[in-house]
Amino acid sequence: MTPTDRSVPGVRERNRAAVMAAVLAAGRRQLATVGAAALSLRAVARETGMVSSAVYRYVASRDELLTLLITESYDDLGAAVEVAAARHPAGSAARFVGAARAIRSWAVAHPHEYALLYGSPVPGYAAPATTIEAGTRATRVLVEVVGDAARDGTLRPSPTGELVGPLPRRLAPDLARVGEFAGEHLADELVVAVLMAWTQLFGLVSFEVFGQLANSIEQPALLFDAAAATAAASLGLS
Amino acid sequence: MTPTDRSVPGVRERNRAAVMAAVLAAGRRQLATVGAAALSLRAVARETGMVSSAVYRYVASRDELLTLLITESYDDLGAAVEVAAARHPAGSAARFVGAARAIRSWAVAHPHEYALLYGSPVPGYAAPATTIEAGTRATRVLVEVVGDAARDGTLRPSPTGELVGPLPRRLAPDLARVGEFAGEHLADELVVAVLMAWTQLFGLVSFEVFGQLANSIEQPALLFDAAAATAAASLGLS
DNA sequence: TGTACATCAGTGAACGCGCGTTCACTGATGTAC
DNA sequence: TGTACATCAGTGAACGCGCGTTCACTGATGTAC
Repeated sequence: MTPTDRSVPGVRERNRAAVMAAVLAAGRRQLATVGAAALSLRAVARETGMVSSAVYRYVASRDELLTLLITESYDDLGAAVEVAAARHPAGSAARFVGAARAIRSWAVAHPHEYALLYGSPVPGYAAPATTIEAGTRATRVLVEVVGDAARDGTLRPSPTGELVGPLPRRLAPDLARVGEFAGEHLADELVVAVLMAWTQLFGLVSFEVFGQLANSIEQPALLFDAAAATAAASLGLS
Repeated sequence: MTPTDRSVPGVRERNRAAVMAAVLAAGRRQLATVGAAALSLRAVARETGMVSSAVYRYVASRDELLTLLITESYDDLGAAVEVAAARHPAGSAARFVGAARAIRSWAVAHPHEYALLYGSPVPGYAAPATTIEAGTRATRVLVEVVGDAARDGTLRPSPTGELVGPLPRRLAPDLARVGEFAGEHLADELVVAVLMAWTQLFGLVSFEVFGQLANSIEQPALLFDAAAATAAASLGLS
C-alpha cells in the first residue's frame, strides 16, 4: 500500500500505452495504404520511428498485430452502425436503412479495412475466435431492428417471407441460431428474408468496394439507398 | 508457299503451346493453394521444372500471368454457368436457379479463383480492360433469363419491383446500361430488382467462401437454394 | 532520503528466406540458298 | 540434299530488395530496504 500503489500509472506505463497506440495507428495507416496482405512489421516500426525489433515489445508477431487491427476495425464499424441506428426509433424502417447506410459509408471510407473484414481471407492467417464477438456487432443491429418490430407488433407480414418456399428441415438449426440475434422469436421464413437482406446489402457494398460495379454503376450510393429501402420494405418494416 | 507453310505447326510451335499450357496449369495450381497475393513466378517455374528465368519466355511478368489466370477463371466460371443454364427452358425460374447454383458450386470448388475474381483486389495489381468482357459472362446469364421471360410474356409483375420506391433520376443511365444486358426493355424497378438479386446471390456466395457464415450457418447450400428460389420468384419468374 | 538491484524499452547486428527481373550463355530447331 | 546463318528455349549466376524473427547489449525507470 505505498502511495503510488493503485494510483496514477508511472511514466513507464503511460509511455507504453502511448507507444502501443502509435504502433496500432501505424498499423491502421499501413492497412489503409497497402492492405492487409502487404502489411509488415518493419514498415510499422519505420513509421513509428523505432528499430524493427522494438515492435516486438508491443506485439508478439505480425499475426497478433493483424488480429488487433481486425478487432479494432470490427469495433469501429460496429460503433458507427450503432450510432447511426440510434438516431431512429427502434424497429423502424428508417433505423434499418440508417444502419445499412452506415455500413456502406464506413466501407467506402475504409476500403482496406472492409476488405480485411469481409474480403478474401489473408493468406496464411487464421483469425482467432477472439474476433468473432466484435464481428457480429454491425450485423446484430440489422437483425435487432426486425426483432424489435416483431416485439412491438409493428411488423407487417413480410412480402419476401411469403415468397420463400417450403424450407428443408435441416436448415432449422441454422435459422434458429440466427434468429436468436433478434431477441424475439421470428418465423423461419422471416429469418431467411433477413439473411437475404443482410447478404444483399453486404454483397452490394462488396461489389462497390472491390470494383465490380466499375463499368456499369456510376451512382452506387443511390443504388444502395434504393436497395436498402426495398430490403426494409420486403422485411415488413415501416 | 513451302509445304510446311500453313500446315502442321513445327515441333517448336507445338512445344511452345504445351509448355505455355503447363505454365498456366501451374499458375492455376498455385492460385488454388496459396492464393493470388502469394502467387509467384518462381514457384510456377519450380513446378513446371524450369529455371525461374525461363518463365519469362512465356509470360512478360507476374502481372501478365495474373491477368491470364483471371481471364481463364472468368471464362471457366462463365462456361459452367452457361452449361447449367442451358439445361432449362429460356426465361424459366428453373434456369435462373440453375445458373445461380452453378455460380455457387464453382465458387465453392474454386475458392481462391473466386476470391481473385470477386474478392479484395490484389495489392499492387490493376486488372486491365481485357478481363472485363470475360467478367460479364456469368452475370449476363442471370440477367438474360429475366429478359427472355419479359420477351416471352411469361414474366409476372415483380413483387420486389413493386416495393422499390421512386427512383432518383440520376440512377436512370446506370439502370439503362444494366438493362441492355437483358436484350429486352425492362422497367427501371425490375432492373433494380435484378441488381438486388444479383448482389444477394453473390453476397451469399462470398460470405460462404470467405468464411463469414462459419459460426452461424452450417448448411449454406440449403440456404443458397432457398435464396435463389426466392430471388427468382421475387423477379416474377416461374 | 539514499543506495543496490531488478525490470524493461529500445538498439544494432545478424540469420535465412523468397521474391521479380536481367543478362550473357549454350545448344537445339528452323530457314534460305 | 547440304551448308551457313538466324531464331529461339532454356540455363545459371547474379542484382537488389524487403521480410519476420532472434539475440546480446545499453541505459533509463522502478522497487525494496
